Amino acid sequence: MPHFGAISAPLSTAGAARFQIRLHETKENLTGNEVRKMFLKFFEERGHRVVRSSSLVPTNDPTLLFTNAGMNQFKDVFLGLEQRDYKRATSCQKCVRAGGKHNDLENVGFTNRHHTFFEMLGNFSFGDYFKEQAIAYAMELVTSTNWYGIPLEKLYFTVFGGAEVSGTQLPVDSEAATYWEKVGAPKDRIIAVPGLKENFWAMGDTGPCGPCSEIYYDMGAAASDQDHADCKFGCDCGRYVEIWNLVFMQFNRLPAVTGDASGTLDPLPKPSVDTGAGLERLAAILQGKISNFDTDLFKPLINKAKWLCGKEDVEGMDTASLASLRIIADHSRAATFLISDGVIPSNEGRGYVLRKIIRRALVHANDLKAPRPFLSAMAVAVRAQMKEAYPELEEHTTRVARVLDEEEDRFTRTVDAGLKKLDEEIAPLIATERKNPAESPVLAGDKAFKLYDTYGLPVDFITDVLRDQGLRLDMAGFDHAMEEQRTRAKASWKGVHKESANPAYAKLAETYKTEPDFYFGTAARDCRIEAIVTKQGSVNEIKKGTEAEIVLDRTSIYSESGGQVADTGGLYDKSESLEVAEIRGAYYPVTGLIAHRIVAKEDLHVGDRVATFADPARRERNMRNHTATHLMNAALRNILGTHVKQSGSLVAPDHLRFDFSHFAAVESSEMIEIEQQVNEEIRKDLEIRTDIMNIDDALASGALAFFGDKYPEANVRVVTIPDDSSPLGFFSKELCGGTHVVRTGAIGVFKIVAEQSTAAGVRRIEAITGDRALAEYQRALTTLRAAAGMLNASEAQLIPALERQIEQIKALEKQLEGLKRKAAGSQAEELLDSVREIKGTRVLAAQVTGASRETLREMVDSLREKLGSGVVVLASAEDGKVALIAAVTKDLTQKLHAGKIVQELAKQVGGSGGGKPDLAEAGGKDTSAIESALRSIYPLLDRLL
RNA sequence: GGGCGUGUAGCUCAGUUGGGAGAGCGCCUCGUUCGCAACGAGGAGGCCGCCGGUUCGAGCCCGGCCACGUCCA
Repeated sequence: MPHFGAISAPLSTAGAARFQIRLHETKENLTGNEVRKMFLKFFEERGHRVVRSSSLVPTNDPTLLFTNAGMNQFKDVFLGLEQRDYKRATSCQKCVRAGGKHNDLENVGFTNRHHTFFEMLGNFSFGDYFKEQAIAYAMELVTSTNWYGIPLEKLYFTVFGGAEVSGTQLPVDSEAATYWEKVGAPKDRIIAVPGLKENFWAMGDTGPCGPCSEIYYDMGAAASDQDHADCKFGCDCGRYVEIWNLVFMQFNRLPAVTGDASGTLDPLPKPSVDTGAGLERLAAILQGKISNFDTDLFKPLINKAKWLCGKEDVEGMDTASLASLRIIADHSRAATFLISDGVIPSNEGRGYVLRKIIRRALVHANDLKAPRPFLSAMAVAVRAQMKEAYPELEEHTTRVARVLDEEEDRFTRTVDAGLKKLDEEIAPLIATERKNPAESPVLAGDKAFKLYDTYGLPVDFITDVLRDQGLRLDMAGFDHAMEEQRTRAKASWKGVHKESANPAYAKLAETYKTEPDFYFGTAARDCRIEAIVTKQGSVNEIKKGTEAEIVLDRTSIYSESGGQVADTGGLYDKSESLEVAEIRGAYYPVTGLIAHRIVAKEDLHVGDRVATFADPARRERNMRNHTATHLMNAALRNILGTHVKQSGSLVAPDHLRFDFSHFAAVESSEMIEIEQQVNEEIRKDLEIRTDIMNIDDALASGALAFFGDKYPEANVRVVTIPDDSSPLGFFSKELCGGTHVVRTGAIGVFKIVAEQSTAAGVRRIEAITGDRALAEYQRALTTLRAAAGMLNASEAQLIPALERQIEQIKALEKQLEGLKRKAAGSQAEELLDSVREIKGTRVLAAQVTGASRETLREMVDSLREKLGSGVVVLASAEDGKVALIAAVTKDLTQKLHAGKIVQELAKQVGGSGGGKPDLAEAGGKDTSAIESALRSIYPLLDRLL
């Protein structure tokens, strides 16, 4: 990790002074909020729909960690998979780039323009206007004195300079160049950049792609990180800054056909436009600042951090502290927004990235001696700054503070434990340094890595402590250990392979689609067998007794989806009197196509007319549990908060399981409240409504979506449980393809049976309903009655009666222990009579009856004490085994070892043993040899003494 | 998904080739005090995470599982 040294160039004292220089005079000094508003207003006036920023957690895209561009939410529109009622849109999108492919985390704070959280302004054309119009808009907004009014002489324009794409040689985008010239760009300021890296954009290996065109701004020599006095455009020293990227989606790249090395490039019938301009950069330019951190978007945050840390003097601030302030400002924004969008710190995925951001901010807060709690105080400043544009921030105020404080506490605990370990690690190093002060000892890289890897101690803390102690860290060794960790993780990842659907289905899906009839009942008549698939692939017929999968044109068998398990049932002939196959389940091998897992009871052929019957009792149970799941989801959000988001679900006939994001265990009082609320809705016997609508309208109406699921673009199914007494007019509304009861009353009763954690920040609740819940109550009550009966108590008195019993048992146990001790004591007294002397040492060897190891130990203890000086050996038979114990008084342990003695004796009873010099135990199997073994102690000691 | 680490009294933790479950803080009772803090004396409180194996004997060794922490992906 590059440390503060890396920032010396851009943040030198001379550099700090330069921040005050105004780069140019604009018409007015626009605030960041005004820059954002003006952008949206410009495009709104030109027929664009102003679309709200989507969540930082991408909805339908599991490949993407966080939303990182304005076009993310329009991806399906560009792909033609989704229709909207507008063709022009504009947005200001919140974005995070940290972790994953675009990772700016390490750079933040040390440069002028890297952020983990930033806002991207953009305008979009979905098959409407194209290059000419997009370029004209961009030029007008940027240069017109009615708008941003940036002087033309500060700007450069790049266009795609040609390259080979999938085997096709694409020429220079002279079209774009012409349009720039037409709107006033000087010819010598239009630069063609060849290659795919800078000015060609693609959504993926296939799909839409096309050339880009970018606007650059010349910040002047003062902005050069390398103190260039007179470098030309194209220099990457920081002087020339990209402010707006226009993407022209012009082609559709098709998948490579087998045998052909590359896919082909087809022109899109309706070319589209996607643009992106970083708000922070625009604000910096319009406010005449070189660094984004000097704009009014960051200044209030930096000042707040400074104020919190009691560091008012800007002048005397060193470069490291400046960088820390910038990092804190940036990370506070990222953390506040991520938590508001439902991300919770954890040890994997998105949550882990958030944790890293928070902890990195805390490391720098620590450098500045920040007070605690720190980040929740910063979140207040973030909210004040951003709530106008993102009103949702205010909804989550208390939760954001709570999550941040909790994570801060957790981090403190981790660091404290880590520092303790570090002290243990460096103690010997300090000792050697004392002996030989000339050389400074080195902490081995692998040891430091272990502190970081296992105990989570940040490297900065390690280096700080070492520096204070005059020690060095073996950084190369540390990096090496880190590299090994990476390769291990990567190697294990390769083992995962995605099971792809039987290729037969992909082909079928082009021709057929299964009509889902399961919403209307459990029977579907006059269905046609469209395909039969076995392990060998698609076949025309199967014999009786064969296991196979079949595809029908319609079916009443619910197919596993959205957590609800599949129906089981039977496949009947046309007359519905003969069961021709058992249906064991059904699933979607590809979208829209249902495969039934069957075992044939008769011969089956493609084209046969059949009927499907689902098991009605099983279906009924599934429906109850599914509707109950919706009720519980709503109740969880009502009681725990709207941060509760479904992260998994199982709807089975015998129970339901629901995973959701929540930062703590659900308390029993909350659990009771949840049960009560759900059961109340059940008793209201509400009629459930299902509507088909497009996804936008559904989400706009407040329907919840499960992000792990993929929803169709247009006709989504919305399941509503209405409730007039609820402020929203409904109790629950969710996007859902499952089957539900007609009225909530059918659920009967809802009971939670388990609550646990599945991962950090994720809780799991299991519950039962209807007949299953009744059975559970009956079983529990039967047990309770039986228990009460055994104690001769009423059910209400069961607990106090049990408490009394336990108390009594304890008292008796204690009494018994006392008696045993007494008995052992008196037995010991008698044994004292059998003491013999061997060469002046007193020896006591005896067999004790009915003594456990515990009592043997106690006896041997008291005997040793009474003897004053000598050897005690006791033996006893217990459960057919021999227990031996030997004790030697302290004054004799130099000459005699109890362990050795007991070992000798144990051999004779078919066992072994050992122990400490003063006390040893052994065991054996031959109880008949106890006597002789005990007698052998005397000659043995005679030898040893 | 993979690696490393940790689960012992209410809390923080110690427990050394496998052989008597401990400390500090907290809690209760008594004493001292007008009372509190402090102090003194006594006491309660443990399936040593769970399951299996090795062993005469496992908190300790081996295997599996669970929970938590942490890093990598």
